[in-house]
Amino acid sequence: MFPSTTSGLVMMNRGANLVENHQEINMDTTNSHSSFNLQQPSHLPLSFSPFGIQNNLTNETTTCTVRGGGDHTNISHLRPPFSSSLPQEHGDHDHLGESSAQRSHIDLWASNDKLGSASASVVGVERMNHSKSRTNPNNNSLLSVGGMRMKKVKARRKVREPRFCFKTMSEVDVLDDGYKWRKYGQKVVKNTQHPRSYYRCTQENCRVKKRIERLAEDPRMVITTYEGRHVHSPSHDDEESQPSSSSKVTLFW
DNA sequence: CGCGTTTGACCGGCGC
DNA sequence: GCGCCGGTCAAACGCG
Repeated sequence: MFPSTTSGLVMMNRGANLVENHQEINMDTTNSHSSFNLQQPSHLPLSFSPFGIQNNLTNETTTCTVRGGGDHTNISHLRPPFSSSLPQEHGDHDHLGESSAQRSHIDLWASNDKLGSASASVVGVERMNHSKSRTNPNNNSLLSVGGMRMKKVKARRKVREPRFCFKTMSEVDVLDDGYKWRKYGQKVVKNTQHPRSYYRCTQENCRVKKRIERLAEDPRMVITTYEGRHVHSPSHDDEESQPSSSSKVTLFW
């Protein structure tokens, strides 16, 4: 399902912005030893699971230290390794106008909003109208009657799992985040020319989902939206997913 | 044969 | 109430 991971690289712009629910955090990476802070709002019980930035507490500041130097900066303590699958052939990047192997860009934001709305908005997350998401526990397990097709109507979740979104400049849609995903749907959303793909974690009892779509304004940008939390480790072996000094996410600033 | 993808249909939320 | 739209389902299909 995943395209073969050829590099294990995540590449970011110099000075990439972390965006978390209307909050924009500038990442000053001018020094070889840089750091950025994530001020987590109290209403966001999120965990940056794809990157292993675990902070489910409120009003805490999670500091991620970026160490390394030069153009290749390693974030060695993030796990699991978050690796894109960028083609390594230089020619593949030519049409981008700039080599994505040299420059890429990730924005992060998060939300526990009701519905996903990974719209074309580059910065921030739309606050969905939560007041309308009334939870009705009795409205479950209905069967469609008289339809052309008898299908189980599962209790649709009225309350969404915490969501975690980020934007990546990549030629490949599906980023290798260490988990195994199964595609269960694809939809062309309005005002976009690129379809949105829906993936579910293949692990049993794990209900994590993710959506992948390309930014309308900039098709080079891939918006990945995670929903829910994994109840298991990445499918990779631990020693693979546990970054060591030699296996890690590499960032280009 | 098992697993993953594709794709059209269905369902529910939401705005008007 | 109606229609639009996003999200999900599941049969069909493809591939190893």
